[in-house]
Amino acid sequence: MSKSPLPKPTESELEILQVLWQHGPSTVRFVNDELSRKRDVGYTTTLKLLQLMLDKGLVLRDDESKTHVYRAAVREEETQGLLLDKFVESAFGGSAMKLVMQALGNRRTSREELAQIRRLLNDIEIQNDTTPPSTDEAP
Amino acid sequence: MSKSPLPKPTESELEILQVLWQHGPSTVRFVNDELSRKRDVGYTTTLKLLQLMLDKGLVLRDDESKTHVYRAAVREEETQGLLLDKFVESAFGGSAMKLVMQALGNRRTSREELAQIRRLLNDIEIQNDTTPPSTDEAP
DNA sequence: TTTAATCTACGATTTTTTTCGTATAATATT
DNA sequence: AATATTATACGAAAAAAATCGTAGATTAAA
Repeated sequence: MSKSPLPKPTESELEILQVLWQHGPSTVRFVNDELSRKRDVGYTTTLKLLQLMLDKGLVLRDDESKTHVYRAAVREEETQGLLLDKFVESAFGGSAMKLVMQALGNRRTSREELAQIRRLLNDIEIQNDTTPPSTDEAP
Repeated sequence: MSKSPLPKPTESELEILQVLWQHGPSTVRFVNDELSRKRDVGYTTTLKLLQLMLDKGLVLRDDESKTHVYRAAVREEETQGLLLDKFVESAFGGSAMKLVMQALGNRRTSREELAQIRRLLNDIEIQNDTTPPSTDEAP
């Protein structure tokens, strides 16, 4: 039994994943058009990226029809979690708390969002009470 | 009046900044020893990095004595904020909320930390009530 | 004072990531 | 059918980041 050694997507690959997550399966053309809305990218650049991502297993493709259709092979939350871990580690010295405080403190957060977080906090506390402190380690 | 066009530190540079933030002004030797605790790095590699960072203005150095002493030229919170912005943008499509939810949801958070966040939320709400929706712009 | 140890400077290489040009095939247009 | 358009494949260059070796200077030790 081997867990997927999911490769961490690079900056550009992430941009592409964003597109695929948001719009679902897409052609190279579409992805490229989307990317082009933000910055300047050549068509073949996007194509190449997608091909590399295919090798890495970050995307899948349907090449039934002539124009291939790519779709994300990794789930959004999962990937974000992975990246978040790395980020917390490298930028915040491992303290997720610091990160959250920064994220909340340094930007405008709507009343609704705040409420949402409170709800989450409640859920977590309940969890904490129900499930005693566990030191998770492999057998 | 020009704000510092602070360059975004790279992954390795960040590691070094962590050391400097945590331990204060340090020699190359010390920084390298610290880095070596986690992974394998050559002395001259660290030296070179610090020199590059000096050029970029990420660190300052005191070369009074023979062995130079480097110190961070950028503040921790400031830099983290900068990186956070980029990260939220690239990994979470701009939604800081998603990030916070992930960060809180996907890891063990102590009661104390939760309380800390609640306190922060309160502060923010008070701010929100006191200061009506503002489009922040310079006068 | 010789020898050994420790530093900095710096060019150059390696690795990783991004970007692009060109060949070629398939499809659409005239 | 001939021509233009739009695709993919793929090598390879360009750019960015990280790593290292070596020379020469300075200090410490013997």
